[in-house]
Amino acid sequence: MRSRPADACADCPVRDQAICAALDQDELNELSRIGDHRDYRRGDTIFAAGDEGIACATLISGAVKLSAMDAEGVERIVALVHPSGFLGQLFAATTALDAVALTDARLCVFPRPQFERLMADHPKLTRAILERTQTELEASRGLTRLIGRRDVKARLSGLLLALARAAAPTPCGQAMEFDLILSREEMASLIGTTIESVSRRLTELERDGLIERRGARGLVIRDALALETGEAVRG
Amino acid sequence: MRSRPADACADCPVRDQAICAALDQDELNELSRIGDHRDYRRGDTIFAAGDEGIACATLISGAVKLSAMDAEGVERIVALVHPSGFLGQLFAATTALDAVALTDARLCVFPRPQFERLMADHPKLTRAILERTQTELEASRGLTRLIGRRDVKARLSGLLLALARAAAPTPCGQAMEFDLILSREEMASLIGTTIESVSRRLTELERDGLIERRGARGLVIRDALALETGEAVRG
DNA sequence: CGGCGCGTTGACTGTAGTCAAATAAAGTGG
DNA sequence: CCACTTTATTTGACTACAGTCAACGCGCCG
Repeated sequence: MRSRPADACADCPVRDQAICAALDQDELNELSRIGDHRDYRRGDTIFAAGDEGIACATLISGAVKLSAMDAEGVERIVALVHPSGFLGQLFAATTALDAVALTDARLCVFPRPQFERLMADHPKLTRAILERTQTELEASRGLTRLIGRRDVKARLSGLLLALARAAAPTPCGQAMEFDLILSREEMASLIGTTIESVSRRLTELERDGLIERRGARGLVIRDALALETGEAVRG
Repeated sequence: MRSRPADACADCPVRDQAICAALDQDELNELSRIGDHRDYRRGDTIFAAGDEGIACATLISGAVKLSAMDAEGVERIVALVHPSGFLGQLFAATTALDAVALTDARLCVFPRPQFERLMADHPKLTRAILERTQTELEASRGLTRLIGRRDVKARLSGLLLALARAAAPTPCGQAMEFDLILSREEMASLIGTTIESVSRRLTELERDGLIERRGARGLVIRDALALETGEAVRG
Protein backbone atom coordinates (compact mmCIF):
# COMPACT_ATOMS: atom_id res chain seq x y z
CA MET A 1 0.00 0.00 0.00
CA ARG A 2 1.14 3.49 -0.81
CA SER A 3 0.40 7.05 0.10
CA ARG A 4 2.14 10.24 -0.82
CA PRO A 5 0.62 13.41 0.56
CA ALA A 6 2.09 16.60 -0.85
CA ASP A 7 3.34 17.80 2.51
CA ALA A 8 4.71 14.39 3.43
CA CYS A 9 8.00 15.58 4.87
CA ALA A 10 6.57 18.38 6.96
CA ASP A 11 5.29 16.17 9.72
CA CYS A 12 7.63 13.23 9.18
CA PRO A 13 8.69 11.89 12.58
CA VAL A 14 12.24 11.19 11.43
CA ARG A 15 12.60 14.44 9.51
CA ASP A 16 15.50 15.57 11.70
CA GLN A 17 17.36 12.30 12.18
CA ALA A 18 17.23 10.60 8.77
CA ILE A 19 19.40 11.41 5.78
CA CYS A 20 16.92 14.11 4.82
CA ALA A 21 18.04 16.20 7.77
CA ALA A 22 21.17 17.30 5.92
CA LEU A 23 19.32 18.64 2.90
CA ASP A 24 18.04 22.13 2.19
CA GLN A 25 14.46 22.73 1.15
CA ASP A 26 15.06 22.41 -2.61
CA GLU A 27 16.95 19.19 -2.24
CA LEU A 28 14.35 17.87 0.13
CA ASN A 29 11.65 18.61 -2.41
CA GLU A 30 13.56 16.70 -5.06
CA LEU A 31 14.07 13.74 -2.79
CA SER A 32 10.50 13.88 -1.65
CA ARG A 33 9.35 13.75 -5.26
CA ILE A 34 10.93 10.34 -5.86
CA GLY A 35 10.05 8.93 -2.44
CA ASP A 36 7.00 6.83 -1.78
CA HIS A 37 5.60 5.83 1.56
CA ARG A 38 4.93 2.16 1.94
CA ASP A 39 3.51 0.23 4.87
CA TYR A 40 4.44 -3.27 5.94
CA ARG A 41 2.91 -5.65 8.44
CA ARG A 42 4.88 -7.48 11.05
CA GLY A 43 6.58 -10.42 9.41
CA ASP A 44 6.56 -8.97 5.89
CA THR A 45 9.74 -9.38 3.89
CA ILE A 46 10.89 -5.98 2.66
CA PHE A 47 13.92 -7.13 0.72
CA ALA A 48 15.08 -10.72 0.27
CA ALA A 49 18.71 -11.80 0.01
CA GLY A 50 19.63 -12.27 -3.62
CA ASP A 51 17.08 -9.77 -4.92
CA GLU A 52 18.29 -7.14 -7.32
CA GLY A 53 18.53 -4.01 -5.25
CA ILE A 54 16.03 -1.83 -7.08
CA ALA A 55 15.14 0.38 -4.18
CA CYS A 56 16.42 1.84 -0.96
CA ALA A 57 14.51 3.42 1.85
CA THR A 58 14.42 5.30 5.11
CA LEU A 59 12.58 3.61 7.95
CA ILE A 60 9.98 6.00 9.26
CA SER A 61 8.43 3.91 11.98
CA GLY A 62 8.59 0.38 13.30
CA ALA A 63 11.57 -1.95 13.37
CA VAL A 64 13.29 -4.18 10.86
CA LYS A 65 15.72 -7.08 11.20
CA LEU A 66 18.52 -7.84 8.76
CA SER A 67 19.41 -11.49 8.63
CA ALA A 68 21.08 -14.24 6.65
CA MET A 69 20.86 -18.00 6.68
CA ASP A 70 23.87 -19.89 7.98
CA ALA A 71 25.24 -23.15 6.60
CA GLU A 72 22.70 -25.22 8.58
CA GLY A 73 19.76 -23.18 7.34
CA VAL A 74 19.30 -21.35 10.62
CA GLU A 75 18.48 -17.67 10.52
CA ARG A 76 21.23 -15.42 11.88
CA ILE A 77 20.23 -11.84 12.60
CA VAL A 78 23.06 -9.38 12.02
CA ALA A 79 21.41 -6.02 12.65
CA LEU A 80 18.28 -4.26 13.81
CA VAL A 81 17.10 -1.14 12.03
CA HIS A 82 15.18 1.54 13.89
CA PRO A 83 13.34 4.65 12.71
CA SER A 84 15.53 7.04 10.68
CA GLY A 85 17.71 4.08 9.65
CA PHE A 86 18.50 3.44 6.03
CA LEU A 87 17.72 0.22 4.19
CA GLY A 88 19.08 -1.14 0.95
CA GLN A 89 22.26 -1.90 -0.87
CA LEU A 90 23.65 1.05 -2.79
CA PHE A 91 26.60 -0.28 -4.74
CA ALA A 92 26.19 -4.02 -5.01
CA ALA A 93 23.87 -5.36 -7.68
CA THR A 94 22.04 -7.69 -5.34
CA THR A 95 20.94 -7.52 -1.75
CA ALA A 96 23.04 -9.60 0.65
CA LEU A 97 20.61 -9.81 3.55
CA ASP A 98 16.95 -10.41 4.22
CA ALA A 99 15.10 -7.41 5.61
CA VAL A 100 11.98 -8.37 7.53
CA ALA A 101 9.59 -6.15 9.44
CA LEU A 102 9.61 -6.96 13.16
CA THR A 103 6.63 -4.75 13.81
CA ASP A 104 4.24 -2.97 11.53
CA ALA A 105 6.49 -0.52 9.76
CA ARG A 106 6.40 2.43 7.42
CA LEU A 107 9.13 3.13 4.91
CA CYS A 108 9.96 6.03 2.65
CA VAL A 109 11.07 4.15 -0.47
CA PHE A 110 13.27 5.53 -3.25
CA PRO A 111 13.84 3.83 -6.61
CA ARG A 112 17.55 3.23 -6.80
CA PRO A 113 18.35 4.71 -10.20
CA GLN A 114 16.70 8.00 -9.33
CA PHE A 115 18.20 8.00 -5.89
CA GLU A 116 21.67 7.47 -7.26
CA ARG A 117 21.17 10.25 -9.76
CA LEU A 118 20.22 12.51 -6.90
CA MET A 119 23.34 11.44 -5.01
CA ALA A 120 25.47 12.28 -8.03
CA ASP A 121 23.86 15.71 -8.33
CA HIS A 122 23.85 16.54 -4.64
CA PRO A 123 27.05 15.84 -2.72
CA LYS A 124 25.25 16.69 0.50
CA LEU A 125 23.06 13.65 0.02
CA THR A 126 26.09 11.43 -0.46
CA ARG A 127 27.58 12.88 2.64
CA ALA A 128 24.38 12.29 4.58
CA ILE A 129 24.37 8.64 3.54
CA LEU A 130 28.00 8.43 4.54
CA GLU A 131 27.24 9.74 8.02
CA ARG A 132 24.34 7.35 8.31
CA THR A 133 26.51 4.43 7.21
CA GLN A 134 29.14 5.35 9.75
CA THR A 135 26.47 5.38 12.42
CA GLU A 136 25.40 1.91 11.33
CA LEU A 137 28.99 0.75 11.36
CA GLU A 138 29.33 1.97 14.93
CA ALA A 139 26.12 0.20 15.85
CA SER A 140 27.36 -2.99 14.26
CA ARG A 141 30.58 -2.81 16.21
CA GLY A 142 28.60 -2.18 19.35
CA LEU A 143 26.71 -5.37 18.59
CA THR A 144 29.99 -7.16 18.05
CA ARG A 145 31.09 -6.10 21.52
CA LEU A 146 27.77 -7.18 22.95
CA ILE A 147 27.66 -10.66 21.51
CA GLY A 148 31.33 -11.23 22.18
CA ARG A 149 30.63 -11.45 25.90
CA ARG A 150 31.32 -14.87 27.31
CA ASP A 151 28.17 -15.71 29.21
CA VAL A 152 24.64 -15.71 27.93
CA LYS A 153 23.38 -13.68 30.87
CA ALA A 154 25.64 -10.76 30.00
CA ARG A 155 24.75 -10.93 26.31
CA LEU A 156 21.05 -11.04 27.10
CA SER A 157 21.26 -8.19 29.62
CA GLY A 158 23.03 -6.06 27.04
CA LEU A 159 20.44 -6.90 24.44
CA LEU A 160 17.57 -5.95 26.73
CA LEU A 161 19.21 -2.61 27.44
CA ALA A 162 19.77 -2.02 23.73
CA LEU A 163 16.13 -2.82 23.02
CA ALA A 164 15.05 -0.54 25.83
CA ARG A 165 17.13 2.30 24.42
CA ALA A 166 15.66 1.71 20.97
CA ALA A 167 12.14 1.70 22.39
CA ALA A 168 12.70 5.00 24.16
CA PRO A 169 10.99 7.95 22.51
CA THR A 170 14.10 10.15 22.70
CA PRO A 171 17.60 9.12 21.63
CA CYS A 172 18.91 9.26 25.18
CA GLY A 173 17.34 7.69 28.24
CA GLN A 174 15.64 4.35 28.07
CA ALA A 175 12.09 3.14 28.30
CA MET A 176 11.47 1.53 31.67
CA GLU A 177 8.58 -0.43 30.24
CA PHE A 178 8.33 -1.55 26.64
CA ASP A 179 7.39 -4.41 24.35
CA LEU A 180 10.06 -6.72 23.02
CA ILE A 181 10.15 -6.54 19.25
CA LEU A 182 11.95 -9.88 19.06
CA SER A 183 10.68 -13.39 19.68
CA ARG A 184 12.72 -15.72 21.88
CA GLU A 185 14.06 -17.35 18.76
CA GLU A 186 15.14 -14.00 17.33
CA MET A 187 16.82 -12.99 20.55
CA ALA A 188 18.64 -16.31 20.59
CA SER A 189 19.72 -15.86 16.98
CA LEU A 190 21.03 -12.38 17.69
CA ILE A 191 23.11 -13.23 20.73
CA GLY A 192 24.18 -16.67 19.62
CA THR A 193 22.37 -18.98 21.98
CA THR A 194 19.22 -21.10 22.16
CA ILE A 195 15.57 -20.32 22.86
CA GLU A 196 15.75 -22.28 26.08
CA SER A 197 18.74 -20.39 27.41
CA VAL A 198 17.08 -17.06 26.65
CA SER A 199 14.00 -18.19 28.50
CA ARG A 200 15.97 -19.45 31.49
CA ARG A 201 18.09 -16.31 31.79
CA LEU A 202 15.00 -14.12 31.56
CA THR A 203 13.45 -16.09 34.38
CA GLU A 204 16.63 -15.67 36.38
CA LEU A 205 16.87 -11.92 35.73
CA GLU A 206 13.27 -11.59 36.84
CA ARG A 207 13.86 -13.69 39.97
CA ASP A 208 16.81 -11.43 40.85
CA GLY A 209 14.70 -8.33 40.40
CA LEU A 210 16.53 -6.81 37.45
CA ILE A 211 13.56 -7.05 35.13
CA GLU A 212 9.90 -7.84 35.23
CA ARG A 213 7.97 -9.66 32.54
CA ARG A 214 4.48 -8.61 31.54
CA GLY A 215 3.29 -11.50 29.47
CA ALA A 216 5.58 -12.96 26.83
CA ARG A 217 6.52 -9.70 25.14
CA GLY A 218 6.13 -6.99 27.76
CA LEU A 219 9.23 -6.05 29.74
CA VAL A 220 10.05 -3.67 32.56
CA ILE A 221 13.62 -2.67 33.32
CA ARG A 222 13.85 -2.64 37.10
CA ASP A 223 17.59 -2.17 37.55
CA ALA A 224 19.39 -0.86 34.49
CA LEU A 225 22.69 -0.44 36.30
CA ALA A 226 22.74 -4.04 37.42
CA LEU A 227 21.93 -5.17 33.89
CA GLU A 228 24.93 -3.24 32.64
CA THR A 229 27.40 -4.45 35.20
CA GLY A 230 26.04 -7.94 35.58
CA GLU A 231 25.64 -7.52 39.33
CA ALA A 232 22.40 -8.23 41.12
CA VAL A 233 21.16 -5.72 43.65
CA ARG A 234 22.31 -6.41 47.18
CA GLY A 235 20.10 -5.81 50.22
CA MET B 1 59.04 7.97 10.96
CA ARG B 2 57.98 9.50 7.68
CA SER B 3 58.77 9.36 4.04
CA ARG B 4 57.09 10.93 1.07
CA PRO B 5 58.63 10.25 -2.30
CA ALA B 6 57.22 12.32 -5.14
CA ASP B 7 55.97 9.28 -7.00
CA ALA B 8 54.55 7.68 -3.89
CA CYS B 9 51.24 6.61 -5.42
CA ALA B 10 52.69 5.14 -8.59
CA ASP B 11 53.87 1.94 -7.00
CA CYS B 12 51.51 1.90 -4.04
CA PRO B 13 50.37 -1.68 -3.44
CA VAL B 14 46.83 -0.63 -2.57
CA ARG B 15 46.54 1.95 -5.33
CA ASP B 16 43.64 0.09 -6.93
CA GLN B 17 41.74 -1.02 -3.86
CA ALA B 18 41.88 1.94 -1.49
CA ILE B 19 39.77 5.07 -1.67
CA CYS B 20 42.31 6.53 -4.09
CA ALA B 21 41.16 4.10 -6.77
CA ALA B 22 38.10 6.20 -7.49
CA LEU B 23 40.01 9.40 -8.14
CA ASP B 24 41.34 10.81 -11.39
CA GLN B 25 44.96 11.90 -11.73
CA ASP B 26 44.41 15.51 -10.62
CA GLU B 27 42.46 14.50 -7.56
CA LEU B 28 45.00 11.86 -6.76
CA ASN B 29 47.77 14.44 -6.90
CA GLU B 30 45.88 16.68 -4.50
CA LEU B 31 45.27 13.85 -2.10
CA SER B 32 48.84 12.69 -2.43
CA ARG B 33 50.04 16.18 -1.54
CA ILE B 34 48.42 16.08 1.90
CA GLY B 35 49.23 12.42 2.56
CA ASP B 36 52.23 11.29 4.52
CA HIS B 37 53.56 7.78 4.82
CA ARG B 38 54.17 6.61 8.35
CA ASP B 39 55.51 3.33 9.64
CA TYR B 40 54.49 1.56 12.81
CA ARG B 41 55.95 -1.39 14.64
CA ARG B 42 53.90 -4.31 15.86
CA GLY B 43 52.17 -3.27 19.06
CA ASP B 44 52.27 0.47 18.38
CA THR B 45 49.12 2.39 19.15
CA ILE B 46 48.04 4.33 16.09
CA PHE B 47 45.01 6.04 17.58
CA ALA B 48 43.81 5.76 21.16
CA ALA B 49 40.17 5.85 22.22
CA GLY B 50 39.30 9.32 23.42
CA ASP B 51 41.90 11.07 21.29
CA GLU B 52 40.77 13.98 19.21
CA GLY B 53 40.56 12.63 15.71
CA ILE B 54 43.13 14.83 14.00
CA ALA B 55 44.00 12.43 11.23
CA CYS B 56 42.69 9.61 9.11
CA ALA B 57 44.60 7.16 7.00
CA THR B 58 44.67 4.37 4.49
CA LEU B 59 46.41 1.20 5.58
CA ILE B 60 49.06 0.37 2.98
CA SER B 61 50.53 -2.76 4.49
CA GLY B 62 50.29 -4.77 7.66
CA ALA B 63 47.27 -5.29 9.88
CA VAL B 64 45.54 -3.26 12.57
CA LYS B 65 43.06 -4.15 15.28
CA LEU B 66 40.28 -1.88 16.52
CA SER B 67 39.34 -2.50 20.10
CA ALA B 68 37.64 -1.11 23.18
CA MET B 69 37.80 -1.93 26.86
CA ASP B 70 34.75 -3.55 28.39
CA ALA B 71 33.36 -2.89 31.86
CA GLU B 72 35.83 -5.29 33.49
CA GLY B 73 38.82 -3.69 31.81
CA VAL B 74 39.27 -6.51 29.33
CA GLU B 75 40.13 -5.66 25.75
CA ARG B 76 37.40 -6.46 23.24
CA ILE B 77 38.44 -6.42 19.60
CA VAL B 78 35.67 -5.29 17.27
CA ALA B 79 37.38 -5.25 13.89
CA LEU B 80 40.52 -6.06 11.96
CA VAL B 81 41.77 -3.70 9.30
CA HIS B 82 43.70 -4.99 6.32
CA PRO B 83 45.60 -3.22 3.55
CA SER B 84 43.50 -0.69 1.62
CA GLY B 85 41.29 -0.28 4.68
CA PHE B 86 40.54 3.16 6.06
CA LEU B 87 41.28 4.27 9.60
CA GLY B 88 39.97 7.16 11.61
CA GLN B 89 36.81 8.85 12.67
CA LEU B 90 35.48 11.37 10.17
CA PHE B 91 32.54 13.04 11.84
CA ALA B 92 32.90 12.52 15.55
CA ALA B 93 35.23 14.80 17.47
CA THR B 94 36.98 12.00 19.28
CA THR B 95 38.03 8.50 18.38
CA ALA B 96 35.85 5.77 19.88
CA LEU B 97 38.24 2.85 19.51
CA ASP B 98 41.87 2.00 20.01
CA ALA B 99 43.76 1.22 16.80
CA VAL B 100 46.83 -0.91 17.39
CA ALA B 101 49.24 -2.35 14.82
CA LEU B 102 49.13 -6.16 14.85
CA THR B 103 52.14 -6.40 12.60
CA ASP B 104 54.61 -3.84 11.36
CA ALA B 105 52.42 -1.56 9.31
CA ARG B 106 52.60 1.35 6.92
CA LEU B 107 49.93 4.01 6.72
CA CYS B 108 49.19 6.85 4.35
CA VAL B 109 48.09 9.51 6.82
CA PHE B 110 45.95 12.55 6.03
CA PRO B 111 45.40 15.51 8.39
CA ARG B 112 41.69 15.63 8.96
CA PRO B 113 40.95 19.29 8.23
CA GLN B 114 42.65 19.09 4.84
CA PHE B 115 41.10 15.74 4.11
CA GLU B 116 37.63 17.04 4.87
CA ARG B 117 38.23 20.07 2.68
CA LEU B 118 39.16 17.71 -0.12
CA MET B 119 36.00 15.72 0.49
CA ALA B 120 33.93 18.86 0.28
CA ASP B 121 35.61 19.85 -2.99
CA HIS B 122 35.56 16.42 -4.59
CA PRO B 123 32.33 14.46 -4.33
CA LYS B 124 34.08 11.46 -5.82
CA LEU B 125 36.23 11.25 -2.73
CA THR B 126 33.19 11.32 -0.48
CA ARG B 127 31.66 8.62 -2.58
CA ALA B 128 34.82 6.53 -2.37
CA ILE B 129 34.78 6.78 1.41
CA LEU B 130 31.14 5.84 1.38
CA GLU B 131 31.88 2.70 -0.63
CA ARG B 132 34.73 1.85 1.69
CA THR B 133 32.53 2.36 4.74
CA GLN B 134 29.87 0.11 3.27
CA THR B 135 32.49 -2.55 2.73
CA GLU B 136 33.53 -2.22 6.35
CA LEU B 137 29.91 -2.44 7.43
CA GLU B 138 29.55 -5.65 5.48
CA ALA B 139 32.71 -6.99 7.06
CA SER B 140 31.44 -6.07 10.49
CA ARG B 141 28.20 -7.89 9.87
CA GLY B 142 30.14 -10.86 8.63
CA LEU B 143 31.99 -10.81 11.92
CA THR B 144 28.68 -10.61 13.75
CA ARG B 145 27.56 -13.76 11.98
CA LEU B 146 30.84 -15.44 12.76
CA ILE B 147 30.92 -14.76 16.47
CA GLY B 148 27.24 -15.49 16.84
CA ARG B 149 27.89 -19.19 16.28
CA ARG B 150 27.13 -21.26 19.30
CA ASP B 151 30.24 -23.36 19.78
CA VAL B 152 33.79 -22.16 20.10
CA LYS B 153 35.03 -24.64 17.52
CA ALA B 154 32.83 -23.14 14.82
CA ARG B 155 33.77 -19.59 15.75
CA LEU B 156 37.45 -20.43 15.76
CA SER B 157 37.25 -22.30 12.45
CA GLY B 158 35.57 -19.32 10.86
CA LEU B 159 38.17 -16.98 12.28
CA LEU B 160 41.01 -19.07 10.91
CA LEU B 161 39.43 -19.04 7.48
CA ALA B 162 38.94 -15.29 7.67
CA LEU B 163 42.56 -14.81 8.65
CA ALA B 164 43.65 -17.10 5.84
CA ARG B 165 41.64 -15.09 3.35
CA ALA B 166 43.15 -11.88 4.65
CA ALA B 167 46.65 -13.32 4.41
CA ALA B 168 46.12 -14.37 0.80
CA PRO B 169 47.89 -12.15 -1.71
CA THR B 170 44.81 -11.82 -3.92
CA PRO B 171 41.30 -10.91 -2.74
CA CYS B 172 39.95 -14.33 -3.65
CA GLY B 173 41.46 -17.67 -2.75
CA GLN B 174 43.12 -18.26 0.58
CA ALA B 175 46.65 -18.81 1.76
CA MET B 176 47.19 -22.43 2.64
CA GLU B 177 50.06 -21.50 4.90
CA PHE B 178 50.35 -18.22 6.75
CA ASP B 179 51.26 -16.60 10.05
CA LEU B 180 48.57 -15.74 12.54
CA ILE B 181 48.52 -12.01 13.15
CA LEU B 182 46.67 -12.50 16.42
CA SER B 183 47.86 -13.86 19.74
CA ARG B 184 45.74 -16.47 21.52
CA GLU B 185 44.44 -13.73 23.75
CA GLU B 186 43.44 -11.60 20.78
CA MET B 187 41.73 -14.51 19.08
CA ALA B 188 39.85 -15.21 22.30
CA SER B 189 38.84 -11.56 22.60
CA LEU B 190 37.57 -11.51 19.05
CA ILE B 191 35.43 -14.63 19.20
CA GLY B 192 34.32 -14.24 22.79
CA THR B 193 36.06 -17.05 24.61
CA THR B 194 39.19 -17.72 26.66
CA ILE B 195 42.84 -18.30 25.79
CA GLU B 196 42.59 -21.87 27.03
CA SER B 197 39.60 -22.71 24.88
CA VAL B 198 41.31 -21.29 21.80
CA SER B 199 44.35 -23.41 22.54
CA ARG B 200 42.33 -26.55 23.12
CA ARG B 201 40.23 -26.17 19.98
CA LEU B 202 43.38 -25.54 17.92
CA THR B 203 44.86 -28.73 19.29
CA GLU B 204 41.66 -30.55 18.41
CA LEU B 205 41.49 -29.14 14.89
CA GLU B 206 45.07 -30.22 14.36
CA ARG B 207 44.41 -33.70 15.76
CA ASP B 208 41.49 -34.05 13.33
CA GLY B 209 43.67 -33.00 10.42
CA LEU B 210 41.90 -29.76 9.52
CA ILE B 211 44.90 -27.59 10.28
CA GLU B 212 48.55 -27.92 11.09
CA ARG B 213 50.49 -25.69 13.45
CA ARG B 214 54.01 -24.55 12.69
CA GLY B 215 55.18 -23.13 15.98
CA ALA B 216 52.86 -20.83 17.90
CA ARG B 217 52.02 -18.49 15.04
CA GLY B 218 52.43 -20.49 11.86
CA LEU B 219 49.33 -22.19 10.49
CA VAL B 220 48.50 -24.43 7.55
CA ILE B 221 44.95 -24.90 6.37
CA ARG B 222 44.65 -28.58 5.53
CA ASP B 223 40.91 -28.85 4.94
CA ALA B 224 39.19 -25.55 4.27
CA LEU B 225 35.87 -27.18 3.44
CA ALA B 226 35.75 -29.04 6.72
CA LEU B 227 36.59 -25.84 8.58
CA GLU B 228 33.64 -24.16 6.91
CA THR B 229 31.12 -26.87 7.53
CA GLY B 230 32.43 -28.02 10.88
CA GLU B 231 32.77 -31.60 9.69
CA ALA B 232 35.98 -33.56 10.03
CA VAL B 233 37.22 -35.51 7.04
CA ARG B 234 36.04 -39.10 6.98
CA GLY B 235 38.19 -41.96 5.81
C1' DC C 1 -13.06 -28.59 21.16
C1' DG C 2 -8.62 -29.74 19.17
C1' DG C 3 -4.60 -28.44 16.93
C1' DC C 4 -1.23 -25.21 16.29
C1' DG C 5 2.82 -21.80 17.50
C1' DC C 6 5.29 -19.92 21.15
C1' DG C 7 7.23 -19.91 25.59
C1' DT C 8 8.65 -22.17 29.94
C1' DT C 9 10.48 -25.81 32.71
C1' DG C 10 12.88 -30.26 33.83
C1' DA C 11 16.54 -33.81 33.44
C1' DC C 12 20.64 -34.91 31.48
C1' DT C 13 24.94 -34.37 28.75
C1' DG C 14 28.59 -32.05 26.92
C1' DT C 15 31.19 -28.03 26.25
C1' DA C 16 33.44 -24.13 27.92
C1' DG C 17 35.30 -21.54 31.93
C1' DT C 18 38.46 -21.49 36.08
C1' DC C 19 42.45 -22.40 38.61
C1' DA C 20 46.88 -24.28 38.49
C1' DA C 21 51.00 -26.21 36.61
C1' DA C 22 54.21 -27.44 32.92
C1' DT C 23 56.39 -26.22 28.62
C1' DA C 24 57.80 -23.42 24.86
C1' DA C 25 59.10 -19.07 22.97
C1' DA C 26 60.83 -14.53 23.22
C1' DG C 27 63.38 -10.95 25.18
C1' DT C 28 67.45 -9.28 28.33
C1' DG C 29 71.80 -8.54 30.05
C1' DG C 30 76.18 -10.29 30.54
C1' DC D 1 76.44 -16.19 21.82
C1' DC D 2 74.78 -17.99 25.98
C1' DA D 3 72.36 -18.13 30.52
C1' DC D 4 68.55 -16.19 32.60
C1' DT D 5 64.09 -13.88 33.06
C1' DT D 6 59.68 -12.99 31.33
C1' DT D 7 55.90 -13.89 28.62
C1' DA D 8 53.05 -16.84 25.70
C1' DT D 9 51.04 -21.21 24.97
C1' DT D 10 49.65 -25.78 26.13
C1' DT D 11 47.80 -29.19 29.13
C1' DG D 12 45.38 -31.11 33.27
C1' DA D 13 41.66 -31.45 36.76
C1' DC D 14 37.56 -29.70 38.25
C1' DT D 15 33.27 -26.91 38.10
C1' DA D 16 29.73 -24.41 36.14
C1' DC D 17 27.23 -23.07 32.47
C1' DA D 18 24.86 -23.82 28.19
C1' DG D 19 22.91 -27.11 24.76
C1' DT D 20 19.76 -31.07 23.82
C1' DC D 21 15.71 -33.66 24.15
C1' DA D 22 11.32 -33.89 26.00
C1' DA D 23 7.20 -32.53 28.40
C1' DC D 24 4.04 -29.10 29.70
C1' DG D 25 1.34 -24.60 29.72
C1' DC D 26 -0.74 -20.97 27.38
C1' DG D 27 -3.15 -18.23 23.98
C1' DC D 28 -5.04 -18.21 19.36
C1' DC D 29 -7.57 -19.66 15.44
C1' DG D 30 -10.08 -22.74 12.75
